[in-house]
Amino acid sequence: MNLPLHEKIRSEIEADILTGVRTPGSRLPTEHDLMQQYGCSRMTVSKALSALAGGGLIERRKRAGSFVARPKAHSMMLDIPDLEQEIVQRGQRYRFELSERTIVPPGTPQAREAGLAEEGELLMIAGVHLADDVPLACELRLVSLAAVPEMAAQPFDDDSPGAWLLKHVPWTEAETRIASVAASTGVAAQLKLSVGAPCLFVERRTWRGSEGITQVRQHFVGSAYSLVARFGPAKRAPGS
Amino acid sequence: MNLPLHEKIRSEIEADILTGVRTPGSRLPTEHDLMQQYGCSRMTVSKALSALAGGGLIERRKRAGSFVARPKAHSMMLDIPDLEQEIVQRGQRYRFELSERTIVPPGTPQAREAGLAEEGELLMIAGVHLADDVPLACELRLVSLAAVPEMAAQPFDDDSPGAWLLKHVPWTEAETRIASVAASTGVAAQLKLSVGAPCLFVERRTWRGSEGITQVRQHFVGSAYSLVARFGPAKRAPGS
DNA sequence: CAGTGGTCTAGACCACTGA
DNA sequence: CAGTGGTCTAGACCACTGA
Repeated sequence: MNLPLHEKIRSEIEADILTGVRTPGSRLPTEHDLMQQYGCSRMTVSKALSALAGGGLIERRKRAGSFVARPKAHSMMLDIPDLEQEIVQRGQRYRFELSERTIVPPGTPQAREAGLAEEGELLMIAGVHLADDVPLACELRLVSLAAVPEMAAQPFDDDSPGAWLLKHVPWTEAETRIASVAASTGVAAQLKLSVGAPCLFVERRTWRGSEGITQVRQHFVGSAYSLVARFGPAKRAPGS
Repeated sequence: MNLPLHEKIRSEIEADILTGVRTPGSRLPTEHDLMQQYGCSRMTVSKALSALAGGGLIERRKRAGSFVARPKAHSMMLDIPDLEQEIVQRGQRYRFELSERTIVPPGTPQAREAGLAEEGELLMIAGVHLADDVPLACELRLVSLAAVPEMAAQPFDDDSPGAWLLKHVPWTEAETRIASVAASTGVAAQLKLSVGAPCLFVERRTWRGSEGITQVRQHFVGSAYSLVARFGPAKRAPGS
């Protein structure tokens, strides 16, 4: 139990909230009260309360004080793991099979729809992710060559384009849409499913600043893949 | 531009990272350097750098300094909106139709699987969420009456159990699994789909502290519903 | 072993806002 | 208008760890 003091204060108040000792809407002691209670300076108390406020557990209002927050339609953390890493962790062998690779000229409706640079060529890549040589997902990806010129020279005979991008191109914003769709003829053929089989459809677009980097559409075999999202209180300090 | 100084420092460094002026792996000035550069105290610099580290944009290492982080398989924020709210925002009318409501005795395999209290009755609720009287999703929910005794007295003739729980029971942890499945006979009947039609399947369990509150399994009409997750840099200060 | 970040102090002035 | 949180200062001691 060698926690910093601000961490100790934070976790004690957190525990009070989680166990119901402090109920939603109730007022916390003021920073001044907590200073005296813990015999520390106001900065230390403030750091603890700011962390709780950042985690959504409390709300701070000037003149009024700090209050236990009422639970909301929380956002949850969705892990978007690297597919290769996930397959290897399952104890399976990963392979990416490239099936198509084309340069798309600038200004096509396709590029505009993807939200990528309108003034530059795009690289279009299609392929299948295999686990022990069984198709798990297929993807169709567009990459802005204006943003990532090095991409044009990559072979992708074994490494997936997604993994390469993750390693080499810093991105700062991303949006993912998740849906359930029936396998089209093309998807069914790639994934060796029957047409109409349920697939988890994931569409992701990433940006660096305001510049679009890539858009990818993935179809996962519905019976073999799921995503997990979690919400929990602020990370516990190690050993707590 | 009336930002606090620590916020100004943070956003300037953030901008340098996003625009590529500072590249992944490169070293930032030390806290001491930044103190002099901005003419402020170390606490102020530290606050800015801590915020960047919390957002995953930089990594701080003792003795070595602070470095621009290399992009990782970031987690994304998944909005789990209240279904009623979402339907109303689409301009449609929301209704929850209760189809079943049973008390499940303690100790059944069902309860154990749901991870709910083994020593207490569970309330089982089934129903359909309708948008303009068209089924959008069906759900099967188990609620621990040990954790939420008031639940037994609720009618749920109009309000959904999920919305009621959200309003009345603070929860602190949740886990959601998302998959794509084919509609079973029962699901197809409730959603007025053909058997085998793709459905977005969402299973969520919530806890208060270590006490299980509820488990819910929802099937969404695949063609009518999708989820969106986002990742972005730390929230911008208002007006920045 | 020296430089770096982690934490903390004991103050200060201020903006905001609800009693 | 007084109490609250937001911010900031100018120091301090310490733990860690890579040059």
